[in-house]
Amino acid sequence: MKNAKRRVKALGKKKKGFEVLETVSHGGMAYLDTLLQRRSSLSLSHSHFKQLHSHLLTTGIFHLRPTSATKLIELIAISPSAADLSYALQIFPYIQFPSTNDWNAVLRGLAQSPKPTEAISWFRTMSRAAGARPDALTCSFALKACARALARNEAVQLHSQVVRFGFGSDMLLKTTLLDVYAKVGDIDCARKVFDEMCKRDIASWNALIIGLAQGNRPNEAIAMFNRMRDELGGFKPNEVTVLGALSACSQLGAFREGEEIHEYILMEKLDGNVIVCNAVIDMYGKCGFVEKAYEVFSSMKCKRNIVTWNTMIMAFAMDGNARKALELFGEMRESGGVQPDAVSYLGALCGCNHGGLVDEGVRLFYSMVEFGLEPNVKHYGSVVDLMGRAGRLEEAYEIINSMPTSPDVVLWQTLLGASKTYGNVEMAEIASQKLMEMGSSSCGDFVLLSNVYAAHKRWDDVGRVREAMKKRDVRKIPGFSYTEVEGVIHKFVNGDQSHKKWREIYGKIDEIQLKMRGFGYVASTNNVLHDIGEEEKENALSHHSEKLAVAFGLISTSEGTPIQVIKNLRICGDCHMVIKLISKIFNREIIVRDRARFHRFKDGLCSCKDYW
DNA sequence: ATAGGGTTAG
Repeated sequence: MKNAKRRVKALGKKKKGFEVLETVSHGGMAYLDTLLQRRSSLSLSHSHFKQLHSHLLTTGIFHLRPTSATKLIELIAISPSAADLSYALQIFPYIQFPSTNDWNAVLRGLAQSPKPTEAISWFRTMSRAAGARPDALTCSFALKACARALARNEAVQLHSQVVRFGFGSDMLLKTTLLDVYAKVGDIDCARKVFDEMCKRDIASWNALIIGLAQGNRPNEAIAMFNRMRDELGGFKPNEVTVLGALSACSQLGAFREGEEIHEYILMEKLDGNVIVCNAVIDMYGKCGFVEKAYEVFSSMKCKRNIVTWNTMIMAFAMDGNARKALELFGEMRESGGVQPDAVSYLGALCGCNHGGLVDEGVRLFYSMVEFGLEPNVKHYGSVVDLMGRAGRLEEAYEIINSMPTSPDVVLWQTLLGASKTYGNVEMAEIASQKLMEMGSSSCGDFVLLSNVYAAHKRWDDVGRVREAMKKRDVRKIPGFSYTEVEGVIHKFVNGDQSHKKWREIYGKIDEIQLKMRGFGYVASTNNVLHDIGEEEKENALSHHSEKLAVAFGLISTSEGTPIQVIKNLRICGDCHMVIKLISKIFNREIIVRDRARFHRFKDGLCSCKDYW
């Protein structure tokens, strides 16, 4: 008997589900208990459950011991397979008087499954069922399901139910609620829950900071982090807190804040955690300090993982340093003992893209398949961009057509952009046709096509595009830029007049334009829709958010200080040219991180060599 | 021994 138990344990450890089952079938209840107690370390397949179930039925254990049914359900509920879950739902009716635990076990399983909405329906079924009494755990699981299903309305409903059930003062549930609100994108509600909490713990702080960082409110995330760190008698930020704060810094390009957090990490010895180190590397990379990122990467105390390598590769790629990106890509396997994955390939491809290594990139793309990895839409995006920039439009088009999955909007936009660059009307028409079929309402798509026609003086077609635009509710993604001055992040949107010093900023732009004319500058207005006058076009361009940010940097920092700008979209041709000139005329180093990469402007030149 | 938080991506 003892031996048999030991055997079950040993097999369980080795994850030999089937052998365990055999032993149990020939044993009895004692073995069964051992098995169920060790359930989390087992890996049992769907058929194992079925066998176990029939065993329970034939031996009568199922009816004699209702706990066995419960345990079976629990066992199934923690396993990730959807088939097992549906099986759990099948046997659930056999439980005569399901306890709260039984309901919860299934709810938990569903909440963790790929279909969290089913957990929400399950919760509704439970609420209606006679004799079922939801407890705090029930609510917790259901809330988690809402978070995963991004179901805001359900979360609000659940919130009121939580209060009605009398769990309104449960600390953990409040934190869960906070987290759910943050995850479904309702940061204001999350803050409200946070502010209403009379007692807070480190988690509640973390949930809010992470929620803010991931909810596009990085400024507030950093403010909360500082408040938490400095609050008297407060909680010390831990690994998870610094991750939220670092992610916010990466988004904002807030290197001073980021550096402070790095110092805090070293002081509190949080750098033994790989994930924290990865986030630090990412932060320095995204703030434009690749060397610092590499320094951290090289001197890590803990073991690097695949994400560490990928983050570093991507940091070099973003900086346009294809050589270093590819070098690391090779090194990770040789000396790092880590096999490159799909993200590593993407990083290396991205490096080739920004470094202009067309053939190398294409080769890499095909070698990926040989390596046994399936390219996803982002790899296709990268390689189409790569070919498009090199003018290999037909090839890019063929690649899109060869995709096993259906191409998305971004791919056609990339092809359209390349067609515009090379003035290829045919390809531009194909790409726009696809975009229209997909219901594009992005202003840029129409502008590009219209510009291709305009370049060929096909004015009828230009008019046709404009008509189509009117019919559709065309939206422009608002462009914005950040820049940091004396530790304060300033945000600008296109044509912004909300900044305290906007008059000075606009005055500086006028001055810049005047000076630039002396250098023979003419605004490159061909990125603007051709339905406004030339002067208006120039104005529309001259107040792009990155220009405002640079102008603000010029008036608020001393000569010689580098200006750093983070932009959410790709930099436009005119801004690129203007900033090059500014770097020469005002003798300033200007670093712009756009959606795709870093541009370092110095002495009238850019590190991207005008290839982006 | 069942409840909350985490890193890379066109």
